[in-house]
Amino acid sequence: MAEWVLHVDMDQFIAAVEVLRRPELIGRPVIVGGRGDPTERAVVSTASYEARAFGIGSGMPLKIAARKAPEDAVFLPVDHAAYEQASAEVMAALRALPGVVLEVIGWDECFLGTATDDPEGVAERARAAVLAATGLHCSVGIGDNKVRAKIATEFGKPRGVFRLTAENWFAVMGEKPTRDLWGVGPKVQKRLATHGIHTVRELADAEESALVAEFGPKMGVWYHGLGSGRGPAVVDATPWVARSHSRETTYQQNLTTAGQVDDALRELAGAAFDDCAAEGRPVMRVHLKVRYAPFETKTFGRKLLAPTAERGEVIDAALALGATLDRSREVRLLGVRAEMVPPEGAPDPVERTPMRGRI
DNA sequence: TCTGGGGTCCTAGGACCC
DNA sequence: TCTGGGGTCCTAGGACCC
Repeated sequence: MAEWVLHVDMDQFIAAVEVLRRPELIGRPVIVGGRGDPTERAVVSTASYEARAFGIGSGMPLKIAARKAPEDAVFLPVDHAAYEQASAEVMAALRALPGVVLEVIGWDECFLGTATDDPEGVAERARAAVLAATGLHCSVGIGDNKVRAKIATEFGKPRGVFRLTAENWFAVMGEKPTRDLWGVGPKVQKRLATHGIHTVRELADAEESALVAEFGPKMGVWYHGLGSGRGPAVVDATPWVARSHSRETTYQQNLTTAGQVDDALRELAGAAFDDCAAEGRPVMRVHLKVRYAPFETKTFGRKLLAPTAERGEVIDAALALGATLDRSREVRLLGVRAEMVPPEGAPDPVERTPMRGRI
């Protein structure tokens, strides 16, 4: 029997959870984001397929979405607890399938590793199990590694299954833009284009040395392999361990005084520390993120702490970093990230694959 | 026209040490 | 006037994903 990687991805997950508990919304454009108030500074988390038909999509400012939305559209606030609950039910249903190893990679997606001669059969059983347990629909990508399985899912959506392997990789993906590859964003797409690389096949055919010169020893090799659909194939059920926690807030009114900024930093740093403490993990570093008005984001700095900093020390470190902010500018967003001491037995960083966390 | 909040990992370059 | 090479630690910033 052959080893397969299946990628399970929920269809319009957040919107589907909301519609499931409000059957009267079936068939209506549903937009979930922020506090559900389209006049506020916030973005769309998920839009239902009905809303997508009007050009509304994830990441779009709610104000823009409101302009595009028809009269009967519904704006709803984000309800993390509800999605976490639904996510846990989905994962439990999949974990109960016979002969599968499950690796969670997000709220609404996971990899399944399985040995079978009928991967489509496993995929359909996975879809049926999720639907029966939760009433939610999903799509499944089948691959001979994680990269191909993940990309395959897009061709299966919605409510479908698609297989992508070394055999059909170039037939399916060869002429697609590099941006369609998982891990290639707009910046990398542009840098590739300066080397005359526009399509997946051109990436596969490129000189690896040229990519290493452009992107460095790890990412250069990684991108080159991505062109051929190469990637890791091991599905790892080890529970994910967070390396850091952060709290950030976009303020409806920009912060203008040092006092406002300090109050915000105390609150955010305290909350970030508490998230780490809830796991019993000591905090090691503090990072600051600031977005000045109108829209310039900076990762501001970081400060090394003793590896067992107290709550007050973490807050003081954040305040010290905050003191170096440009006081002449208004602040739209502040974020404090608390980096934790790695747990015993954590994998050595150099042994991790470059895209771990994304894969 | 207005752009969230939560994460991970990589690279470049300076400081410092031997 | 010409100023090594390698390693580690740290900061700063960039890119991407859900």
